[in-house]
Amino acid sequence: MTVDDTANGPSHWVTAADVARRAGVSRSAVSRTFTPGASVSQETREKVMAAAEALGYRVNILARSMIQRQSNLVGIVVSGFASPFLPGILAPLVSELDRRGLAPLLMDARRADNVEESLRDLLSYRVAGAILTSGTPPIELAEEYSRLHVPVVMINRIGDFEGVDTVGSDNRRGGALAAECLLASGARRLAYVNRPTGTHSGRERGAGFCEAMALVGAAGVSFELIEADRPDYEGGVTAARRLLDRPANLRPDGVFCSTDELAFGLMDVARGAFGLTVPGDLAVVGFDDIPMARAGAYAMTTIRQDTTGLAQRAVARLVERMEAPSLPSRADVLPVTLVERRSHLLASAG
Amino acid sequence: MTVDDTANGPSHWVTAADVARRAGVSRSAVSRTFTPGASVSQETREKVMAAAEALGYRVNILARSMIQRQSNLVGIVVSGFASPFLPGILAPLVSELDRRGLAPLLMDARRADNVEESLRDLLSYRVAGAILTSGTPPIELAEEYSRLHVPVVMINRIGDFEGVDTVGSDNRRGGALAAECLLASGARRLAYVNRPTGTHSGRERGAGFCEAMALVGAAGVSFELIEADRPDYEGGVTAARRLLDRPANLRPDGVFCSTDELAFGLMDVARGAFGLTVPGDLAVVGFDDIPMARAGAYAMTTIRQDTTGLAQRAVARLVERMEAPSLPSRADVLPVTLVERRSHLLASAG
DNA sequence: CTGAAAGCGCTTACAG
DNA sequence: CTGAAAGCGCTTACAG
Repeated sequence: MTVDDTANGPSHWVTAADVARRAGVSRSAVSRTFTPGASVSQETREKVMAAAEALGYRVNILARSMIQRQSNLVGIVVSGFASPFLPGILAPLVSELDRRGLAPLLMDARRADNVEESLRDLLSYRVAGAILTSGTPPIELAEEYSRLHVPVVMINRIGDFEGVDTVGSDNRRGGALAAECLLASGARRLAYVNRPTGTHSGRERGAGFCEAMALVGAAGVSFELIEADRPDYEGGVTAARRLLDRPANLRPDGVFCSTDELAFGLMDVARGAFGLTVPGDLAVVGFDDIPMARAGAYAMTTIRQDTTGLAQRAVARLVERMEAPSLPSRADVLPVTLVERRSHLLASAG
Repeated sequence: MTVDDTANGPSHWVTAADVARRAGVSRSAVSRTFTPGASVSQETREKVMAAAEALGYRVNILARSMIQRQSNLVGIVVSGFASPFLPGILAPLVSELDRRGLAPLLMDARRADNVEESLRDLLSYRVAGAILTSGTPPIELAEEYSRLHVPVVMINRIGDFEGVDTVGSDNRRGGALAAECLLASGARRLAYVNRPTGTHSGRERGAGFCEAMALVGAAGVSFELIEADRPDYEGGVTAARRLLDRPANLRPDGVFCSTDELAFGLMDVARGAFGLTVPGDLAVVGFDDIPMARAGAYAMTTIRQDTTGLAQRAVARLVERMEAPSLPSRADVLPVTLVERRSHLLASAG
C-alpha cells in the first residue's frame, strides 16, 4: 500500500469541544446534555442538541468508560459455535444486554492459545462483567474476576465459586420428566446417552432420570448409561449403534439423550440402519428443543429450556452485581417443560 | 440495594504508574514494554515484566484506544440468530479477528428500535471497522462509515457502496451447479424456492440456476420460481405444499432451495405428506451445507459455502482498509462446491 | 534507550 | 444551572 491515505490525518471525529464551541457553551454543558440525569436547562440542552446534530457528534464511549473506570462492555464467553443450542441463548442475551445499554464482546474460549489467557484479556477491556455459557472450561479465573469486582455469571454451568452467580435450567427435573414420559409410553429398557464432556448439566440430567425411574417403581425396568464419543450428531449415531446392535430383546426401548442433536443421530440410525420405528419400537426424548426438533423428520419429544428466561435472568444478576459486587453467590434454577411430539409428516413414510 | 459495596472504592485496577513505581522506571518505559515494536532495553523490559506480573497489571485497552483514536473493536452485525448458517460464519470470523488482535462487538440489527441507530451506536465505540453479514438491512449508513474512514465489509450482501468491500460466495455458480445436478439426475420439471426477503444472494442463485438450465438445453424442461412465505423450515413446508399439491404430472421432479433449511421443510413434506421418495421421485438440492445437511434423515445434496474462506477474506479486507481507508471498493467472490449426498441410513425406511 | 511533559475526549466535584 | 479545572490511564513526540 503506497497510498498515503492518512496524509490528511486520520478520521476527524467531532468532539465535545467542537459541539461546545458551536453551541456557545462549555464542554461541561455538552457532557451534561448527554449524561442521563445531569442538570442542564432546557435552553442549553436544545442549543447543544442542535449543534451536536449539525456536527454529527457521538460521545466517545471509550473516553467516558475511562473516566468511569468501567466500560459498558460485557464479555460473552462461548465454547465454540458448534452447538445448535447456542443461537437460542445468544439472541436473548444480546437483546437483553442492548436493552440495558450494555454491549456484548464475544469471545470463543476455544481459541488457539489457552482459555485462561482469553478470559484475562477480557479484563483489558475493563468489561463491566462476563457471562460464561455452558461448555466453557472450568475457571479458577472466576476468582480473579471476583476479586476485581468484575461480576461473572455462568449459564448452565453450576459451580461453587464465591461471588459468582449461576443461572441454569432445572436439569434434574428435566431428566425426571424424560423418565416419566418414557415409562408412561410403555418403555421398560431405558438408556441415557450423555455427552462425552463431563458437564454438570449432563450429569444432573442423568441423575434426575434415574431418580424418577426408581420413584415410579415400574416392574421390570432396566437402565443403562452410555457416553457418546462426540457431543454432536455423529455422537448420537455411534451411540445408537452401540445400543441397538444386539439381540432385539436386549435393545433399549426408550432412550433419553442429553441433547437434541445426539437424539437426531440416534433416531436416524434407529430408523435407517435398524428399521425401527420411532416412537413405535423405540421411544426417544431429547433435551433443549432446538428449532430442528420440530422438523417433520424428527418431530421430537424433548425437554425445552427457557432460553429467554435464562438470558434475562443472567443479565439481571450481572447488573445487580455490578451495583453490589460483594453480594453472596446466587444460583437460579429455571423450570423446564416437556414438549411431546409425534411424527405426523413421516407417518406414512415410517 | 442498601449494601454499600463501594465503600472501599470501586475495584482498584493496577495502572502503568503502579508498575513503573515498583520497577523503578518511568511510565513511558512501562508503556513501551507493552507496545509491540517499541524500543526498550532487555534489562528494562525484564524489570517491567516482573513488576507487572507481580501486580497483575493489564494495560487498559480503552485508554490506549483513546490515545490512538481508534479501538480494536470490530462490530459484527447480524440479522437475528435464527439462521442455522450463522454459527458457521461467526466461528471463523471471531477466530480470525482474535488472531489479529481485534475483538468482536456483536450487534443484532433486528433490535427493538431502528437499525440505523444501532449502526450509528457502533460508532460511539470508535470501532476499527464493521462486518455486516447477510440479511442485514440496506444501509446508506455505509456511506457515513466510509466518510469517517471506518472500514465496512459486507458478507454475502453485494451492494455498490463506495469504499465498502464485499465478500461473497459465487451464488450464480452455485445456482448453476444445482441446475446441472438436477438435470443430470434426470429431473425435467424444475423449481426454485427462494427465501421471501429479496436478498441479493437469493436472486443470484436463481439467476445462475435459470441460466445453466437454458445452457444445458435439455429437451422438455420446464421451470417455475416460487418464494417461500418464511425464510425458515416452515417456509419450506408451505412451499412444498404449493408445489406438490397438484396432479402428479404437474409436480416438479427437481427442486432447488436457496437454503438448506428451506430444503429440509420441503423434503419432509414431500416424503411425509405426499409419500414421495427423495431423491427417487423428487430430487432436492439445498444451499449452505449446514451441519444438519449431513444428517441421515436428509443426507442432502447441497451447495457448500466456504465459510472459513469468507470470514478470512472479510477480515483481511477490513484490515487492509484500516491501513488505507480510501482504497477503491473491492468485491471478492469465493467458489462454492457441490456436495452430493444420498440417504443411506434411511434407505431401508424410505 | 529513557524520562518529563503534553494530550487523547470525556466526566465530575468545586465554586459560583 | 453553569464553567474552569483537574484527572481518568495511557501513548508519543521531544530532548537528552
